[in-house]
Amino acid sequence: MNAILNPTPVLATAKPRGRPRKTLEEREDGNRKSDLIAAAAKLFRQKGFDATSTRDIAAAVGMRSGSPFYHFKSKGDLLYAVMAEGMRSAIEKQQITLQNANVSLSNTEQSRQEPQNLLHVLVLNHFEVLLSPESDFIPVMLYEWRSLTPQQQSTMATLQREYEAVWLPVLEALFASGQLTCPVKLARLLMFGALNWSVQWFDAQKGANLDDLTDGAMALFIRD
Amino acid sequence: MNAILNPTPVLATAKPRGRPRKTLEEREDGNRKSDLIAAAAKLFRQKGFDATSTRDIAAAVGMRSGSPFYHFKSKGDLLYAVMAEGMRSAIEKQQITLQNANVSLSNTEQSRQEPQNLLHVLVLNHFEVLLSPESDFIPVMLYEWRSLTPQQQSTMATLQREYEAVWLPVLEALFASGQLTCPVKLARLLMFGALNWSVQWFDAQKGANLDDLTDGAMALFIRD
DNA sequence: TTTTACCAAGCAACCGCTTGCTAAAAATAA
DNA sequence: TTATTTTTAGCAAGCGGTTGCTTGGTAAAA
Repeated sequence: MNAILNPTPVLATAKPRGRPRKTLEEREDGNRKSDLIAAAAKLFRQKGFDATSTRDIAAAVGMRSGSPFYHFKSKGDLLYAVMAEGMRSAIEKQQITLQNANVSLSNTEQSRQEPQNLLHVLVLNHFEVLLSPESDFIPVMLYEWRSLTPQQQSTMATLQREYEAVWLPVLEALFASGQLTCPVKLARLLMFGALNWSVQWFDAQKGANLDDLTDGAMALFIRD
Repeated sequence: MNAILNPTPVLATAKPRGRPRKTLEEREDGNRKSDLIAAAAKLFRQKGFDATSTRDIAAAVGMRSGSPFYHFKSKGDLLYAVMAEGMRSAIEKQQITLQNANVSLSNTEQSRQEPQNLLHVLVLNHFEVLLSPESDFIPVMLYEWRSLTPQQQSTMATLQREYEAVWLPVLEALFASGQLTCPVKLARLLMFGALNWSVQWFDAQKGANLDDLTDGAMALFIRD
């Protein structure tokens, strides 16, 4: 055995190689996994999934190139985690918003305006989900889902249906009352298009405000 | 000079290496450049810009891996050519459609319905541009423009403004008549979002028809 | 004779991912 | 309490493959 051909490092008493590891305290309680998800989401959104290397992601959280594979078994799984987390939090936020709205609406009169107010709440919430500065999850989901495996795609589709399910009865009520004249299924597709596309042009810096956006969208879609 | 270390191929009287080249006739008049653009557009749309290799593109038109670089100096330039060609043909098609519409509209009464009919024509034409099966150019432009250089981006933005310029006076007329209640600039952003997003869900096979789509969109946006 | 439109070969850089290891923390046994 | 074992969270190195692109050449057409 030649030390040059076989440069296996010395055995039990070897000095620590490389940089010092962080202690658990410094590692802030083991949610390095969500650090990775957040960093990946940011980079995937900035540069796209294919143009982002696992080395980029590792560097963004201060790891070396191979370490992310301890937490996720592949780059694709990390993408899936980004999207699943995005949908999970979006669904959760929508449910909470809807509960609050039901409480405050049941205190007022139960007029035929209720579906309209409900849609207003849903649209505003959707803008918040899409455009709040800290969340890159949803835009990644909207634009990178080509890179998922078919199974992953179908689970994401299920989550998406869950999110959109709440909208359909509201749109049907508005269609029945004549405030919406486009067929409900098509209206849903076109409206989500209008809202989702805002991630392309909305600039959080330039002072645009989500309430005005919501009012504009409601004026475009609904007549009263 | 050793023949193994220096395997320069034989000189003047060498036999033709490799596969036979096509004659000019077979090459159908030298528009191999547009063949490359079309093949690249198709692949960029299917797999995305970063996931498409120049080898894929070469193979799609029956070339070897290095040959596309005779026609385009870089992969990025090929992407730009795809987008520029897409916008060029979209603008041309819109102008022709608009001229025909003006002729047939001037034969009927000049009522306050004219802007509405004009918008209908513009929307239908936009759906044709987006969704006609042979054109992958525009979807590529909508989803891959992150990969352009800043200069290329600003030229494309100019072309896009040219395309959208026609819409603004129409929307202003509809706003003035009360048929559109959303502020014009915001309405344009939301409407283009709704229309452009259709490339995500529209399935040409499944018999959906662009006229019905257009009627639905008009019903959603405009009241009469 | 020059130009056009390729092909064959290959280079340097980068890619996702694996392997072998280790130090610190946590769990368990004495 | 102390000693030992197991688990966790990485690091260092590198492998095989792919990438965009270049170079040197050449047959056919102009």
